Amino acid sequence: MATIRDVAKEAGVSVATVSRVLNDNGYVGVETRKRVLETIERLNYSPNEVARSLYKRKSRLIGLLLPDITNPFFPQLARGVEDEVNQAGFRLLLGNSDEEATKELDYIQTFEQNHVVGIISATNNTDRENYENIDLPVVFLDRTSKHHPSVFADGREGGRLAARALIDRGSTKITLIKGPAHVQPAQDRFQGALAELSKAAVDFSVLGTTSYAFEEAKTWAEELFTKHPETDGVIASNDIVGIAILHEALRLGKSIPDELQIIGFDDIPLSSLSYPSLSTIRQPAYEMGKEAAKLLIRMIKKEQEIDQMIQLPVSLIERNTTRKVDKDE
Amino acid sequence: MATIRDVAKEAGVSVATVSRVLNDNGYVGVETRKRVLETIERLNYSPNEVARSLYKRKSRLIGLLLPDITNPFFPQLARGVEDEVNQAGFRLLLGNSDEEATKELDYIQTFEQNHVVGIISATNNTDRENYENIDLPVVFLDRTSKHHPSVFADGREGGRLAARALIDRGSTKITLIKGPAHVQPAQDRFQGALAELSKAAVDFSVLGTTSYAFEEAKTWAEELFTKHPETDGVIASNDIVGIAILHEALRLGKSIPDELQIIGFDDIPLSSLSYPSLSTIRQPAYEMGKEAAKLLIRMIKKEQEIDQMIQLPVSLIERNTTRKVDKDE
DNA sequence: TTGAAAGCGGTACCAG
DNA sequence: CTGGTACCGCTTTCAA
Repeated sequence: MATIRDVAKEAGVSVATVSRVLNDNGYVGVETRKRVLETIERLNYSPNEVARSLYKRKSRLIGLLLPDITNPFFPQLARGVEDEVNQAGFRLLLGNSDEEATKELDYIQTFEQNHVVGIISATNNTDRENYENIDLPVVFLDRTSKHHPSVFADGREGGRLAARALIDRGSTKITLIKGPAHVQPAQDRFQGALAELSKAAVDFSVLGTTSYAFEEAKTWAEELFTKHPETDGVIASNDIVGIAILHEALRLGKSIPDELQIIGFDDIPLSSLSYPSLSTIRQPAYEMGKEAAKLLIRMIKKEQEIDQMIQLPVSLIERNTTRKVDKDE
Repeated sequence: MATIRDVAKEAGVSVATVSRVLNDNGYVGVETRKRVLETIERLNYSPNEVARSLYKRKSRLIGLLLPDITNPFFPQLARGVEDEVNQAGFRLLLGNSDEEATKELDYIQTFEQNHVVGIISATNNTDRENYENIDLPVVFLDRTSKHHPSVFADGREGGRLAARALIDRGSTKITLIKGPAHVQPAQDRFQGALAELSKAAVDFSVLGTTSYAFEEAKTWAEELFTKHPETDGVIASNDIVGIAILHEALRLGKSIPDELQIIGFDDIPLSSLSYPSLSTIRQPAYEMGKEAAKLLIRMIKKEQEIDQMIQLPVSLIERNTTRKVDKDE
C-alpha cells in the first residue's frame, strides 16, 4: 500500500501538496497537480481512510442498526438506506440487535469507536436512554421518537385501511391480530384498525401475539381458528402472519376469499406469490430507507439538528385474499 | 469523548500504563491497575478504534459482500457471518454488489481503505482478477474458487436429489429450470439434476432463465406452462422460482402434487408457508455463513493461507408439493 | 503556490 | 513496574 509520502517523494513535492490535490482545496499549480495526479495513478495510490478519520475525527461510515435482517421487511429498508448513503459517499456498518439491549448498546459503542458520522436505527427498544447521550446525528426508522427525527409509515391509517377494506367487502366477524406490544408500528396499525372496527357495524375480536417469527406465526394461525372458527375476515399484523393464516385456512379447506378474507401488512416481495396472492397494506420500505438516509445526510451536512418527522403514506394493495368491492356501493 | 491522555492525567500515570491495562499486556502494578480501571470507568472512556487501527494497520472490521440482501437467501448467510464474527470481536462492513463489477470493486476498495482484516464475498463475479491482488484473507461464500478458500453447499448432489425425488415419486415428463449462467451454484444444481435425469427413464426438457428476481420468476412460470403444458414435475432453480411456479400452476387449476410435482432449492423461510408447502432441497445457509466466518477468522489469526474448501451437505425437505414416496419400492 | 511541522489517539519500544 | 516518545498516514495551519 502506497502512502501519501510515497506519492510525494515520487512526484517531487511535499505531502501537503499531495493532500491538496487529493482534497481539491488550497492552491496547487496546474503543472504540479498534473504531475501528482499521474503519480497517484502510477502508484495506484488510494488514501488511507483510517488516518483521515483519525485526524478529522469522523469517518465516512454510517451505522445501521436493525432488529433482524432475517425478517423479510428489513432487507428492503436496508437497501434503501445503502443505496442512498452510497450516493453520498458513505458506507454502512451493519448490526442486528435481536431486540437485545446489550447487543444494541454494543453496536452503538462500536459505531462511536469507529467514528461513524451518523446512525440509523430501526430497533424496538423501549429505553431510549441508549440514544440520549450520543453526540451524533441519529434517525429512527420504522418508528417514531420524540427525541429524534424519524421516518415511518402511517401505521394508523394502514390499520384503518385494512379494517375498512374488509368491512367494505362484506366481512362481519372480523379477527384482528395484535402484534407484539413492544413493536411500535404494530401497535399503530392495531390502534387504527381497532378504531375503524369500533365504529362499524361488525363483530370483531382481538388475538394477541408476542413476536413475528416464522415458526410462531404458524402457531397463532392454528390458535386463531380454534378460538374463532366462525371468523370471516382477518387483519394480520404483517404479511408473514397473513401468509401463515392463509396457509392454515386452506389446510382447513376454507375457500378464500369467499368464506374468509385476509389482509396483511407490509407488502413484502413474496406476498404476491402466495396463492391466492395476499391483499395487503403496503409500506414503502425501500423509500423509507432512502428517506431516512437522506434525512441523516442532511443532518450530517448541516451539522445541525433538523427535528423532522417524515411520515410516508401506506396504500391498499388489492390482490386475491379479498373480494372485489361492489363498485356501486 | 475522553482520550487515553485524559485517563492518564486523571489517574496520575502515563499513557503507556493506561495502554497496558487496556490491552492487558506488560507489567502493571496491581494498585495502579485498579486506579486506572476506576478512572476509565469514571470518565466513561472507551478507546478510539480508529487511532488503534491506524497504528496497528488493521481494524476489527470484516467486509461482507453480497449480490443483493433483498434476495431472501442472503440474509440468512449474512446472519451466520455476523453472529460468528461478533463472537470473535469483529464487526461487519456490508455491501451489495448487484452483480455490478464496479460496485464490487468500489466496495473492495473501501474495505481496504478502512483496514478490514478480511473479506467474505458471496458475489457471482466472473473476473476473479478483482480479488487477485488483495493482500488480505478472502473467503468465498456460496461459490467455489480455485484461488481462495471457499464455503458452499453441495449443489450437484442437491440437483441429483431433486431429480431423484421427482423420479421416485412418479413424474415422467419433467421440466428442469436452469438458473442464470453466471451463478455458479445454480449451474451446479442444474448439472446434478441433468445427470440424474439423463440416466433415468423419463422425458425431460430444460427451460433457461436469466435471473432470480421476483418479477421475472412470474414470467418464467407462465412461459413454462405455455411451452410445456404436459409437464408433471418441475425442478425449480430456487424457492422463489418454485413458489412462482406453484402459484401459476394453481392459477391454471392444476392439482398439486397429484398432477404436478414441484421441488425448489434453498429452503428459504417462507417456503414452508406456501400452500401446499414447498418441497425443496435445503441449503444450510446460516451454517454456511458461520463456517465462512470461522474459516476467515482462522486465517486472520494464523496469518497464513489455509487453503480449504468446505462443502456443506444439502438435504431433501419433503413437504407437500411432492407426493409421498412408495415405501415398498 | 508550496513546504515544514504539529497534531488526531492510540501502541510499543527503550530506558530507568 | 513505569514513563517518555517515536511512529501509524493524513490534514491543516503558518511561513516562506
